[in-house]
Amino acid sequence: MEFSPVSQQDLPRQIADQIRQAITEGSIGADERLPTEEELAKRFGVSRPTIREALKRLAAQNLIRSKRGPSGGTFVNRPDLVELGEELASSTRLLVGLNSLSPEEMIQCRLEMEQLCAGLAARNRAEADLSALESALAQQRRFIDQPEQFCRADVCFHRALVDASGNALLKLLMFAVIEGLQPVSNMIVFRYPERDLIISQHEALLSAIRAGDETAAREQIVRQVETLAAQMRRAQDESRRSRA
Amino acid sequence: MEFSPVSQQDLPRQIADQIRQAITEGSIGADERLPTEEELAKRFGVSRPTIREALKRLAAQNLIRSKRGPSGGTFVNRPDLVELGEELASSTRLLVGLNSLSPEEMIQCRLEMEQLCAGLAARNRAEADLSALESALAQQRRFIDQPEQFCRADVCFHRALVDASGNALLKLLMFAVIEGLQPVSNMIVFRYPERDLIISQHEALLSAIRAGDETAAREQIVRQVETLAAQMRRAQDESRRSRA
DNA sequence: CCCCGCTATTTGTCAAACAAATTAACAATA
DNA sequence: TATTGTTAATTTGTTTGACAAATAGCGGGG
Repeated sequence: MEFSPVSQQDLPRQIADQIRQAITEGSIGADERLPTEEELAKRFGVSRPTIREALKRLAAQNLIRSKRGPSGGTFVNRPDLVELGEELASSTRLLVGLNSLSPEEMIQCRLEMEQLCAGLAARNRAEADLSALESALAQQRRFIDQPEQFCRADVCFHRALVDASGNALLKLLMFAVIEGLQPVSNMIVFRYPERDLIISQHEALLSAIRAGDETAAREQIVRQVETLAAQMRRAQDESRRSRA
Repeated sequence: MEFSPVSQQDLPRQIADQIRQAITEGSIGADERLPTEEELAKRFGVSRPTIREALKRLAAQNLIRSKRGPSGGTFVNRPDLVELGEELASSTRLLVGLNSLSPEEMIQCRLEMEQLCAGLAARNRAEADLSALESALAQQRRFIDQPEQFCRADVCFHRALVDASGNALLKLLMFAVIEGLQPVSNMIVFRYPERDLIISQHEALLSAIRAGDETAAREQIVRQVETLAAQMRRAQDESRRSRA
């Protein structure tokens, strides 16, 4: 493992970029240990706090983790799709919070992508997928009067749908669409009592998927997302009215 | 801006999480200045290097930037969709590099999502979108004998298609699918000389979008992605054969 | 008005020291 | 022999203090 001397500008960033490059290239594999902080400081010709700042950059990107003790050190993280997905969901919420992304765009994207997932799920689903969907639906029925738990089960249902698509990259990207939209859908579930409608829509979707009926599955998604969009518009109108 | 005292475990991470939360909630707006490192150290009851380590975490996520001098300090970054997208593409390539994601899954995802984008582009495109597509296509024609530039123009064409969909979240997510697949598609462009086929496929797609013909646009995507998939299988077979 | 030098401010980096967590090795005991 | 307890060594985690680098603003001179 060879690192080149670094120039005088933003040392931690440059060091982090070099280490990141080595990881991305596979020069250091997942779960492998990097040299000690002291050794890295020697190799890069900088101080140990500078190395630590660089390592914090990498830690923030979940590329490494650290541990104390004689068998401790800094280790390369095995990339975790769920972690990356949660980061993506968080970034999406940030974009919404800072008005770089509108709720309408998110809904449109959800309408399109969830149809896609439903179609793939109807085509590809296994028995375990159906069980997961049923289980999430049962939780929704159970918690119909407890909004917080209902929301959680709702996300589980949609997550199970995405998992049933059988495509790992879609699983990742749908974090933006499902978990990223969670604050909005939570707000709606707390505000409006039509949870039985949500449940019956999910039941119809589950039936279509069980039957392998791609067209019906897609149609059910259109219905659900249109319901969600209508509720969201209603909430926005009410907010505007209470502010005028 | 209130921060609570932090417990004794992984201080920089906890501090970074609190600041990130304040940013996501909008308590600190884009381009606003955070307190000085010295002031933050006082408020959190920790040392300045610990604050610096926390800030490096936030910098790694492009949430903040720093500047020296009397009007310097730490500023909240305006979230940039392209930066987030490039990060997503990079994470996707890492997943592929470490075999957590297969090229086949990426191709499947591309087939589905690019059809979606083509459909939306046919419906939503503006004159500027058509110009961008034409321009990218002209670059591809120009560089048909220069693989590197051809690849760059190819990505520009696909990027223009995604932009023509008019949905910001899709723009973000498609970084995983277009730019994330770039090493693979570059390899194919370098290896196989059927660049004129790619160009004619892009021409047919552009015509369909100009005509607002959603069905034809989707069909063109199916053709293109199937060509890409076939070339990829060919490359894998050749690799396997040269290893046996 | 423009240019230059100086000062103050803030981040960037380094050095040194000590604390905290952890593992491995060794000793004692049953 | 197996188990438990203790100690030393190792690595990361945090603090203190000092100085360097970059920068903006202000004042003075041409």
